Amino acid sequence: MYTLAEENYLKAIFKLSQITENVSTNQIAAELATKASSVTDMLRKLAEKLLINYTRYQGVSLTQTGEKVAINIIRRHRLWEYFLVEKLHFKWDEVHDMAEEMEHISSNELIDRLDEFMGFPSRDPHGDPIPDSKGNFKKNDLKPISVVGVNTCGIISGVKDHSTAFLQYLEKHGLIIGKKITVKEIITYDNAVILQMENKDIQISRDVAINLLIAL
Amino acid sequence: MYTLAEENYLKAIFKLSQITENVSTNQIAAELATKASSVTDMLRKLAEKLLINYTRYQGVSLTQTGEKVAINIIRRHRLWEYFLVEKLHFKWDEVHDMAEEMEHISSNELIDRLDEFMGFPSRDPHGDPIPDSKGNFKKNDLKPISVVGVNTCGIISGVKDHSTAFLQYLEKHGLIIGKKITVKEIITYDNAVILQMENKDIQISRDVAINLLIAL
DNA sequence: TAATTTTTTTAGTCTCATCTAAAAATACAA
DNA sequence: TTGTATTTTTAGATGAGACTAAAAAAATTA
Ligand SMILES: [Mn+2]
Ligand SMILES: [Mn+2]
Ligand SMILES: [Mn+2]
Ligand SMILES: [Mn+2]
Repeated sequence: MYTLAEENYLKAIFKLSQITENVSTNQIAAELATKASSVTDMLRKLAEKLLINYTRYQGVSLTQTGEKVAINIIRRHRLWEYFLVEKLHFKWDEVHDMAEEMEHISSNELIDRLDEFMGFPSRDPHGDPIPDSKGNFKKNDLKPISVVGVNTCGIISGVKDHSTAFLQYLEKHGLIIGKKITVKEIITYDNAVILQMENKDIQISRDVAINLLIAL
Repeated sequence: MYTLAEENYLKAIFKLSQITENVSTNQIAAELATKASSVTDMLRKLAEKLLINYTRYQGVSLTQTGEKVAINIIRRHRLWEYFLVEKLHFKWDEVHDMAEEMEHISSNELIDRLDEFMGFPSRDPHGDPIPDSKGNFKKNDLKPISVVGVNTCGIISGVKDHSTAFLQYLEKHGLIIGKKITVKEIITYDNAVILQMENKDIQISRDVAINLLIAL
């Protein structure tokens, strides 16, 4: 239906749309590690196909069709990640790149059966919500640890940074999804945060606190 | 590692090599539903990469590397087909096209884990042997019904034609893998074959007899 | 063996997705 | 508001993989 490149652009635009209303050429270029001129080319093609709203120099937004396609790709990505972790026992930091390939397998019947096979999971291994077959999914109501106050109690439920390095860091320190933590202290000097988890204190930097999400 | 097109060419050449020693440009073109001139272009590239032995006008054969790559793609294809049938409950005539896409997912770690997850199956849903992670697999010792004599007894174990139409025909008439059949009579006029299966007589045409394989 | 047919290769185009370099539009600051 | 910096688009090129048409080689037939 859509080419690999088109799907990747739609996914990138969707992701960036969560942060800013109108997405700029340069933002997309950065997200996809490509050049602005290449982006402009593709934007014309996507606009032609009515997948995005685009007037030159004005940035882009997804049309309803474009958004539907993007959400479907995200659904596939997250379901495959869930499969890789839950059924094939990969670690959560190992699955993203494989899912980047698998998300482009085109059959929706396949993805619906996979969903059923796994019991319709609602979140992927990184805590991100999995859209259902109609494209509905709850927006994440999770908060970065960096924005909550001292004595806040919550459950580790997601990450903002999906890099292998960050996921491995969390794993190593036992900061994994499902664990209950309490914010004990915020160091005023460097905004480091001291957490209590299972009666142990763990200090994390501000960078980590920004990227680690909890459910209150 | 290799492009989609390269992988598909290697797979096609491997398949054709089972029948003829040296594979011709036209044979490959027919197999891949493309033009001879396109094949020639690709053959030069594959020879360049030392995946095939090629001198112009002389046809091609796979190098050891080329064969290894081809067998690996076949392994992936058949394991995914097995997964689709055994885990996601697709029918045997529905899985080929999906597997054509899935076989290009590049991770070997993934495919090895999938293999383990399914208990190291030895044959795919169509009775074709699945190469192990080292590329070893038994050659099919199955015989088309068309070549065995009257009173031969055997178990339906594979198909030569993998088309949806043929698989659906077999399904409809209960001629599925694992069933025990006996050749009752071969009609001299048109080489149709009358089989006995579970105390019922079934007549199949010569075309069907050629494409339906049994283990003796 | 010579003529004809078939197969294969070459030459030249096309589309898709990328790039660099240069031009145009927009944003920001003095 | 005018000049500079930044962003975005255009122009032109490239490589992969496909195509058509024509040339060359090989195979077949007379
Ligand atoms: Mn991911
Ligand atoms: Mn994820
Ligand atoms: Mn198949
Ligand atoms: Mn098969």
